[in-house]
Amino acid sequence: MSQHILTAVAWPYANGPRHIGHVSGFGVPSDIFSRYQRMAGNKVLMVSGTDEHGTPIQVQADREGVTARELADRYNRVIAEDLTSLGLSYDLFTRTTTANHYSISQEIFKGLFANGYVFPRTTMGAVSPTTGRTLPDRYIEGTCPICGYDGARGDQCDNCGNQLDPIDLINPRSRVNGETPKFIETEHFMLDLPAFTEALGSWLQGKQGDWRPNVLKFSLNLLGDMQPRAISRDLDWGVPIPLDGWRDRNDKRLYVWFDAVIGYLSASIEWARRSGEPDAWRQWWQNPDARGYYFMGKDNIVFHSEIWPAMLLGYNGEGARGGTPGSLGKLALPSEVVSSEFLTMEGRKFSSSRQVVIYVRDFLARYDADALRYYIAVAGPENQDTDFTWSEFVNRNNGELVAAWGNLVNRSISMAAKNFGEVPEAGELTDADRALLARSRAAFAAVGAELERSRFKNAVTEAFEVVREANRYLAEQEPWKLKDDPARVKSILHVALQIVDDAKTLLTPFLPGSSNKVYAMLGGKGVWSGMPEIRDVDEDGGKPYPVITGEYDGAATWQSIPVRPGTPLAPPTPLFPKLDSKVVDEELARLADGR
RNA sequence: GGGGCGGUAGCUCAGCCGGUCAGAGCAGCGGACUCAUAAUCCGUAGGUCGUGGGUUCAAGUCCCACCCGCCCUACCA
Repeated sequence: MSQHILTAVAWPYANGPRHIGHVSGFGVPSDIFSRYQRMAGNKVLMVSGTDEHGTPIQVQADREGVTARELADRYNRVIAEDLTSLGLSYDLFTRTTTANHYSISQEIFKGLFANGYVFPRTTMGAVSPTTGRTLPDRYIEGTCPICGYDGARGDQCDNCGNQLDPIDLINPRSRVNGETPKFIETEHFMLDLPAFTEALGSWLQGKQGDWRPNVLKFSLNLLGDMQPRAISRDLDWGVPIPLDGWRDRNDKRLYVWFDAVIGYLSASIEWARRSGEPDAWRQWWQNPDARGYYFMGKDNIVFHSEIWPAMLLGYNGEGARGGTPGSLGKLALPSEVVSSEFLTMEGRKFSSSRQVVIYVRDFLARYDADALRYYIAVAGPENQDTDFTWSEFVNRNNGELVAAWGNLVNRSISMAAKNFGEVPEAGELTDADRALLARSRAAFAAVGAELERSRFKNAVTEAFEVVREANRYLAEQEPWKLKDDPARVKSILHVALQIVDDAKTLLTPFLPGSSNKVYAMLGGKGVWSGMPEIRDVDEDGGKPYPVITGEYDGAATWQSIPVRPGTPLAPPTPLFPKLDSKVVDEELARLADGR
């Protein structure tokens, strides 16, 4: 039975290139999941984009003497290239600065407003006296009123650890330009989160036993103290507020987090329009059988398990104040929130500013995308923070990808090509033959079950067991010693090639690039598992921008496909390059240099 | 300060509701083999499961306290 699966992937903030910690949290896991779901016959819509509004981008743009839009343009393209080169199979990776996104964000705001879940409130806030823009707490520093430390941030003192209110700082100053912030009364719109406490509570209770327990526990706990949350800022970079008297104001915009989470919906709608069926998105958002899986790092849980669901409930008219659905109709809440822990780097936190960082593009300039994907799948931060080390990377690559899987492909195809030049016919099968074939077929259900639960580590380990079994099988059968029994050699190699073919299918979600190679080596025609590409598109004659998209309806399906005897085989070339152990030292030196 | 998560063999990590859970993969040691990118296969692991208490017939597995690390704490996104 084919199901509609929405894979909603966290939106990277467009203030720099992505590092491998970012893609280990939201990128690779969401792609493994989506590729599997497509192979299993489901209709996947995988969407994301760059998140481009907000103060940090404005500040960085000012610093560089460019406009916020120019900075966002630059990093939107850089990030799209990072994600494409990793083979992440987005149906649409767009951005938050499109006219479509503006209009959908405004529609959600209006729906919430009409149902009474958004209200204005005058608050005290810091702004820059020269620009009039909101100055977020952490852009303010001064002397801590508690311990007297001079470098305290507006939200917290790094010295004594106390939480602060910026208005209490002694000699407050802006970290952007050193000026003294002005504390003014300013009117903002608030999202009435307390009105959703009950609705969110019963929704979350229904996820018991389904979600990862840490996400659920964390989310339920937050319900105890829901407060209204501001959804607008004093800023000119963002989505205008769609109400009379506000629409044309140049100093008020929707707060970036509010428009960013709406991206999942607006990107789905943009995808549908580009696909020529403008209403197609409704299959993923309004069909009761559809499921929505959201992928993110642990720092983003609250937005996906609390705030975005609250926004959807409010738009649907399902909070404490009731109401009616907005013009788009009722929208579905997340089915599952899949969050990752953090990847650290040689024992330290990733930090671009402190040069503790490995950028995706630098990594992929020197190593295979599948090597990184494999590392993240097998040793990534799925259940707890995990540490990336170069020596572990080299070990995994050489010991598992090259020595176990690459070698199995190589030895099997090599023997068959050398002796027969084609996939040989199997004769009568022995118990050992049948046992291995059965083991491999059974793996589809086992690995699939793990993937459906987003247990990627278990899944890839299970798939690799088949590879190890096959190497064991060849060692036991010793076809190279059976020169006087060609019929038996044919059977053994037939079985071995069948397992190679099965394993390439099982590994496709994790290692799509190399599985495509194995598919071709075994005589497969056309595309096995599609890869993403960047296309420049425009919107109503507007400025072109890059999106990631692709055709992913390849031949790949989640089942054992019999190899065809007689298929010509050429001597194989190695699937993965073996890495010299010197790269560990080279990379560590690079880190020390800050290169 | 409050909340959440984690601290398991040299390394990176699995261990859901308590009772073959003390594990896997690397690395190490010994052996076999040669089809294959010196790859593969077999054998070999005595780690007080962060510390100290408690519950239980039985606790990495539940409870409490403490130590360490990470995340959130709603004006970073």
